[in-house]
Amino acid sequence: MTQLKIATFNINGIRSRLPALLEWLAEEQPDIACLQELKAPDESFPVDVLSEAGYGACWHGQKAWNGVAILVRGGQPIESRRGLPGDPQDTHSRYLEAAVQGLVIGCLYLPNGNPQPGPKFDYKLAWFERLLGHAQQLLDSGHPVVLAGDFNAVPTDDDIYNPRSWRKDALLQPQTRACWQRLLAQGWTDALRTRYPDERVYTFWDYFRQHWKTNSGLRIDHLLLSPSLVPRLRDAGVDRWVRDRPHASDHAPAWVTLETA
DNA sequence: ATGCCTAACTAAGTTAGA
Repeated sequence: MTQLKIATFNINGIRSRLPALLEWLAEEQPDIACLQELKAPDESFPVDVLSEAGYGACWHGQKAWNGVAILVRGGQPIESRRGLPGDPQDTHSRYLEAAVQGLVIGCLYLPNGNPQPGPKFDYKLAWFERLLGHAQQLLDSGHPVVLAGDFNAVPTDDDIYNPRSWRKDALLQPQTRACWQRLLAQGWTDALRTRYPDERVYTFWDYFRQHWKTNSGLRIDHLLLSPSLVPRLRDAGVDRWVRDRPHASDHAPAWVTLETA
């Protein structure tokens, strides 16, 4: 049975993490990889190196911060959208969408929102509202869609090692979680939680206080499936070994495998 | 209440991440 492996990975700097990215691509061979936090302008995107590694790409970078990309193994993503609708003033590179092998892939990097309350948290919630609007449009289109990325949202207290010291963090706020729940209520399926209904699953461990060594993680990188894809979900997981490498990103790749139609 | 650690930008100190 042929399967498609779709991954999302906040690489935290594509230039400083390029060896790690190439190692992961070679080892896990995702068919589609959504990347966040490129932290590089468009002209610095390593398109040639990735091509040599067998991946076609589309990307939307910016200087120093943010930046998203979609990689396709042995193919080329057909870019269908860059940036969410609803705010022409928004200059952050946080959303990229492409058609790949009959799927629509939305790659997103939702604002962190700290400190809260404040303008950054307001921006996070406004961005989430725009995502909700666009996500509904995608569902209405009837296409099979995967929304993958760093949502900067810890859905429940079961998605964090210990919520106590994070209570005031933007990632755990009731408003953030309410937006997440509204997304699920539209009809999206949280693939990782569906695959592991009762287990602790983390995708991020910060650099502080030996949080990786002690497995003090958060689940904030998510893959959402539109309804028609749910019966095709075969497996999901986190490539934790990537987080254990020297000079690793603070995130590990999360992935799903889908049965091909 | 804040720093812890790490990278980008830029040139030693700030900003941002989550």
